[in-house]
Amino acid sequence: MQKKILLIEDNADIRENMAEILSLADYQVFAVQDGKEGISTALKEMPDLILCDIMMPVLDGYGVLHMVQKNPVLQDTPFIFLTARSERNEIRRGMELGADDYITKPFDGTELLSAVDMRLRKADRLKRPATSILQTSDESCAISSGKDLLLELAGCGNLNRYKKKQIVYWEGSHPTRLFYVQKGKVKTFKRNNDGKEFITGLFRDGDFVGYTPLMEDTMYRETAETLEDTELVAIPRSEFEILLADNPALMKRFVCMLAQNIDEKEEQLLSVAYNSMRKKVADTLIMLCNKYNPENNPDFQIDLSRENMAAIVGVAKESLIRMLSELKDENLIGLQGSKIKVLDYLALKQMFN
Amino acid sequence: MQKKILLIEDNADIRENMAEILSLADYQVFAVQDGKEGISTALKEMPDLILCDIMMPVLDGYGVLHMVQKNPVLQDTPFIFLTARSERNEIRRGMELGADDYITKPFDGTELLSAVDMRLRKADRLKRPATSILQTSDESCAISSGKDLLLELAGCGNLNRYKKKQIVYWEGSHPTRLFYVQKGKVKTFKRNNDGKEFITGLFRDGDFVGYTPLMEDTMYRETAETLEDTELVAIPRSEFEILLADNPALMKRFVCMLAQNIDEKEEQLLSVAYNSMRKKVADTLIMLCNKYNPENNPDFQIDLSRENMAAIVGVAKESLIRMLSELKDENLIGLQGSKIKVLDYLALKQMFN
DNA sequence: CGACTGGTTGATTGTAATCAATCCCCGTGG
DNA sequence: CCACGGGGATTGATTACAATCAACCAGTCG
Repeated sequence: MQKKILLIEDNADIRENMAEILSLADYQVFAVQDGKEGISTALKEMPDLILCDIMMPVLDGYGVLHMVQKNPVLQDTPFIFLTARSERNEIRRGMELGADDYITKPFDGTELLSAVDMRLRKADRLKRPATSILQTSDESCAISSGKDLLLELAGCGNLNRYKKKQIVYWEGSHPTRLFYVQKGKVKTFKRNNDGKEFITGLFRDGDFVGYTPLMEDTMYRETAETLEDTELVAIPRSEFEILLADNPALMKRFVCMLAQNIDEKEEQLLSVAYNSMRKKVADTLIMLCNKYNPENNPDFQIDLSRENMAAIVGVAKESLIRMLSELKDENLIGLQGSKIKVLDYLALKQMFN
Repeated sequence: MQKKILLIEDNADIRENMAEILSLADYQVFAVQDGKEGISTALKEMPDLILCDIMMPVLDGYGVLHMVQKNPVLQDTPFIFLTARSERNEIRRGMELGADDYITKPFDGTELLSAVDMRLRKADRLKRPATSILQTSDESCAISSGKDLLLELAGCGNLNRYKKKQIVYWEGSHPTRLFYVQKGKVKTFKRNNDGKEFITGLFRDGDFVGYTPLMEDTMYRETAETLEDTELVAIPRSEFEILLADNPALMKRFVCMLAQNIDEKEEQLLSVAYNSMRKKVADTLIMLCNKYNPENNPDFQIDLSRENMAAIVGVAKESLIRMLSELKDENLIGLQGSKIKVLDYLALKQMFN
């Protein structure tokens, strides 16, 4: 929605110039030339933000700010004042009266816009809580309604049994089916030049595997292998395509899966690139918990070989092991044989570099 | 009730002096000496206000502010930063990042106390339950048209001009438009815990920016900023959605873009995780050539700051620079000023770890 | 029993991050 | 015109961290 900005400034040149910049940035601007008019316009229009000069005839900026603060319906409106570049004291006085930011004149368009934008964002955030609740409930609705469709889709293929460590498909081959995990675990991975393996995806019962190349109509870009004895439903490509074409809701589901996948990968990129091993390991533990123990069962243990876990984190197996024992010493996790139990979820989650 | 104040300042004298003043004014002060400690104390104590120096080792003030803003439980805590008297730029940068006020050093006790007091009062006021939550979310300006190709889609928004280094959208905000680059360059990036930037996408004329969150109906997961003066076409969300729904071919195009995106990100993950810096830099040079010089013009030069290029590779700026000069010594690339010319494309492409 | 797989620990090494200083180019204002 | 300041780019010195190599241990399967 277009935001309303009230601009109070006595100098006509400056006023028009600013109004123009703000209009170009797609704000709805109400420009007035003195404090009194400012207050009345504010009450009438309920702007989302007020820009106000300090030095003005009739009612100066401090006066305007004071009145705004006193009025319950205006007092949470972000208030930015305008001042001559050098006047440090003016600035301090304004801030101490409760302004949210200031712009110095002669001003720079970018400065103006970023200051305005930031204060609007801050104000928005404070208004938000109710909205976010709506959104989450909304989202979960969409998921549950889509779920039936997915199950239906899963019903129309034939079941295949795979033993532990069996290859489901190879990188470079062309997809002829979509897979649905009925039971078990599957990983997808790529190898780099010198053969080191990096796990790009982990799948459990209820997940679809191998849809990306189907949607984009290319070959597999990674290899898929079972992590334990697994049952997969194989849905013929043709069938999948027919369903997808006839069924916008199903399409929507898969599009969301793709998009979410991108988000996850980006997050992971950031982490792999810059975070300490300690944090990466902690993040991975959290990810594994969320994936395999969403219902938060306190007895849950992560069951994944060190090798595979290292290939998820993107570090050497030995380094991972060392980090795990460090975390054990700090009582953040427990190690039972090769299984891992998360003891302090929060500490892991808030770990930093 | 006594208010809690978190003070983050590396200089011991200043820190103790400020802590004393604040204690005398009956605040409960938690004084720490660096950004990391600051964040952990903040999470533990949930202060009512944060005072934070900008120039600090390890994690600077901007980094702290960034983390605070990202954390939902801390983001509404008033944040005042401390800076040397003269540094106007520092102040502006801090305010634009969302600080609430600043104190200049050497500071004056009254100034400190009134700034603190004002921000606490403002915050208190905002904590009261919001009165009018019911924001009208209807921005449906249904303009249906028979256009069905990407370029025509691009034709139906309005043109905006952006200067170099301007933000197009912020991580965490909600998308209202799809952007199409008419002219110029845009990057999208995320920051990790300690504020290091990682570039997740580079866009040039002819590219669409910001479609992922639109397709999955969620907020932006990264920030977009222009790399040079840029013209963007902004297509209203409603319009995009209508077109997408009516037009399977358009949908298919965007789905392919998503899927390709995943492939690229996976490839990058593998590379960031295991390849030597040498290879990562070579790969990035190749990528930049393919992106900005697809027609293989021999005079082409890569024009990108070292800072940004390092944020693509995912390494420190200095390391990148060293590697570039190594490559120059081997005559694989040429450096003219800050521009880079690829001299031996094949050798770079076939580089090994 | 012996071969094998997966887990663990220690010692060493190489690479890249960090910190600090300097340089260079450019625009600006006296 | 020149001094100045700011933003990049660069170089050097030092440090921290994780990869690697090597050895050893503990099950377990045939």
